[in-house]
Amino acid sequence: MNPLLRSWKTVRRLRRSEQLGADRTPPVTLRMLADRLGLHVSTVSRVLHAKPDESHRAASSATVERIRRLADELGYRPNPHATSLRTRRSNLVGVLVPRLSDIVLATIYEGIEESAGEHGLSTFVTNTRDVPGIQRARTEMVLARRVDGMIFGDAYVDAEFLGEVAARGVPFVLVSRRAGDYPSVTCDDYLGGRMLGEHLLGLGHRDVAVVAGEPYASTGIDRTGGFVDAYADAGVEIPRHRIVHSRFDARGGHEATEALLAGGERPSAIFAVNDFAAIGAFGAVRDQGLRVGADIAVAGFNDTPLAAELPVPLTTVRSPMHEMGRRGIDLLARLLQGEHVESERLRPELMIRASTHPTAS
Amino acid sequence: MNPLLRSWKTVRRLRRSEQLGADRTPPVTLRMLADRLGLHVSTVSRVLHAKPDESHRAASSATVERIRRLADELGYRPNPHATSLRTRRSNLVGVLVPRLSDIVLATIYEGIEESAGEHGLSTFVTNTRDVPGIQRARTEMVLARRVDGMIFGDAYVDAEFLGEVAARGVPFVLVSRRAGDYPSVTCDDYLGGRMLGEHLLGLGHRDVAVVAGEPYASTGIDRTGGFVDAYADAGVEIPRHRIVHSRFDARGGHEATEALLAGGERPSAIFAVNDFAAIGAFGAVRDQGLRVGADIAVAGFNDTPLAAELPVPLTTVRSPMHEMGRRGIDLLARLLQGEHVESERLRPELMIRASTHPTAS
DNA sequence: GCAAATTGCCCAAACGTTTGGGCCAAACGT
DNA sequence: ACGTTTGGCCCAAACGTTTGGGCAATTTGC
Repeated sequence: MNPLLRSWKTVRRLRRSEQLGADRTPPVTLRMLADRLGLHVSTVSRVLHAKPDESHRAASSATVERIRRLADELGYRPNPHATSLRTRRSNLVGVLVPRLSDIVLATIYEGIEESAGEHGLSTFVTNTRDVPGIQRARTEMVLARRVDGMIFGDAYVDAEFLGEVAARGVPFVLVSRRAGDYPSVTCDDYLGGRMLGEHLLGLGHRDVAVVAGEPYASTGIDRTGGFVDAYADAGVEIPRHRIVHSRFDARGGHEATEALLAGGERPSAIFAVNDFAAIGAFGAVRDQGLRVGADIAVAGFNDTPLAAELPVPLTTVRSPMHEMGRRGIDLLARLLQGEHVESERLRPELMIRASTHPTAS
Repeated sequence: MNPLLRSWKTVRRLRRSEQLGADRTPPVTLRMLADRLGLHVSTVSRVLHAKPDESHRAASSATVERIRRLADELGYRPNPHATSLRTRRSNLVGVLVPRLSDIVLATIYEGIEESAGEHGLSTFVTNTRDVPGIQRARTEMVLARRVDGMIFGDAYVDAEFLGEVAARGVPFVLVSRRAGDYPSVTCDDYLGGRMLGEHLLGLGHRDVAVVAGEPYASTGIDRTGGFVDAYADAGVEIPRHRIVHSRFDARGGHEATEALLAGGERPSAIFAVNDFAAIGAFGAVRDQGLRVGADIAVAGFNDTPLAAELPVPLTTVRSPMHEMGRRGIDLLARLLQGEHVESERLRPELMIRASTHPTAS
């Protein structure tokens, strides 16, 4: 570039930044580095960008050194908007969850964020409250932000909406819930349900009920399925009216349990497909004047940190929530590299406590 | 522009997008619209951008109509990276919280996200686990993403780090916790503590203890302060050893309560500065073979959804978490407009339940 | 009927990167 | 001594917007 022109441009830029007001330090750009070093901006870019194969071809090692030193002396941070604009890659991923105030999803998100950081990705996370209209709207919103890919923690098992997203060529993975044949990272919910079923069978419970969660979520479906199958294998058929759907929160578990306890003869054990619903079940049991553990067994799923602290500690199935989040990003990262990925199903662990087993811890 | 040149460019662009692979539909740009309509890109930009004052000067109403129609027929979405690059405004805000798996912060974040959407802002949220080093690192990270402003939900009361951030000219507001004179949206924690103190005094409790939370968080400090002052006003001095710091989770509340119960004569009531710590206190009380409510009163703070569902419903102070998040963004938005803003202190509400008052619901 | 104002649009530069392709000089091969 | 490689750097276009200025044609004012 014509050196005269260059210095004129520099003058203009300085004047401009003065007008902006004093306190907000203007971010340092490649051009500033290049100007101060008497180099071309492309040289600086190459040196600061590609480590092994490019940088030594781009400049002499002395120059490389000069550039590096100035860059971190001035605290150079590439402008991600410029980079994204140029490369058509934003290193952003959108994450949809039903609600972050559900500790399960929040913990999964912690795993997502942790792993995303390691992959150089940033995440937009938003709540959809499991409402399809909101899922659509929020998906549009994050796609408008030009994310590279998405993670859905709120998949409907019918996968209708996901089909549309896939048709648009957006890379995504599912966490927590599975749907269709899309790549997902889930807990082995079916196995977890089975384990709990076998546990209750072993304790002699024959008349049991299930607070089954929302009918559109694979988590509730699979946990219930495993539980029911465990009983079927033992020759016990759980009647239809012993299985009631519910919201996934405490209130929902409370209501569902109320319904279950309303009938004439009550079950001797209740399996709620997540811990919050189980806590709601505690409330309903209490309202009936019954005692959890002594009069009726209650079990949950997920082993959230509260489970062990409850006045009657809760028997539950530990699901690797944090790990699910981490693997979710790992899968997505590989997807973004163009690799083909397989779904993963993580192993649950049965935690036996006093809510089903009076002599347990 | 020379029409010949323009069409040649179009050809190049088409060829290029073919190479990308079939499925990923190339996003529609201003130029595509302009080319198809035989207009200049700047005209299209103006029409699609400024509503009342500009658009009618920018084009005839017929043209405006044509542009609008094609834009949403093709589903035009402005590329935010290009826009941010040009305008130096990203409409992004960074949110730091200790941990989203804490339902209090998660709920605050729901408010933040909701209100952010209404303001046309998007949020990056990240967990810092209250570790200063991580706070710094994550702050750098979101600033590198060129956010317009920040919301801290993890402020240390000493405000040292916040001072550095402020010195760099970054606009921010605090939620949940206050610090220094920086604009914040908090619950009136002091008042909440007072209300609880007066409640327990009214029930005749003279020998009380406090599970006070982390010493660096204004929430715990102010709640404890209000509580202690209520007792002081009644002529009761709470001895130093009755006040123990703790983590904010169930485990932390458990450990702190164990310590409190270890001594010779035990208090007749325990105030834990948040619900999770209170649940942990439940666990510790249970481990001592005591019954919450009957043998010892326990109160919490925040009124999380579980409080009412516990086997012994928890007396607590309702704090407007969702609203705090909303107001936080509102404040930040005004700050970004250059307005001057004042901190807000939201009103708490006492929820009396059986954990302190055996005959309550 | 002429100057002035308005309407309706176009031009071009800029935001900060990345990247394919140059170009000049020095080192190398024979 | 003379072509060829390589080292070290620069050039310029492009990504998709926004925005201060134009400029021609039409309308308005008098």
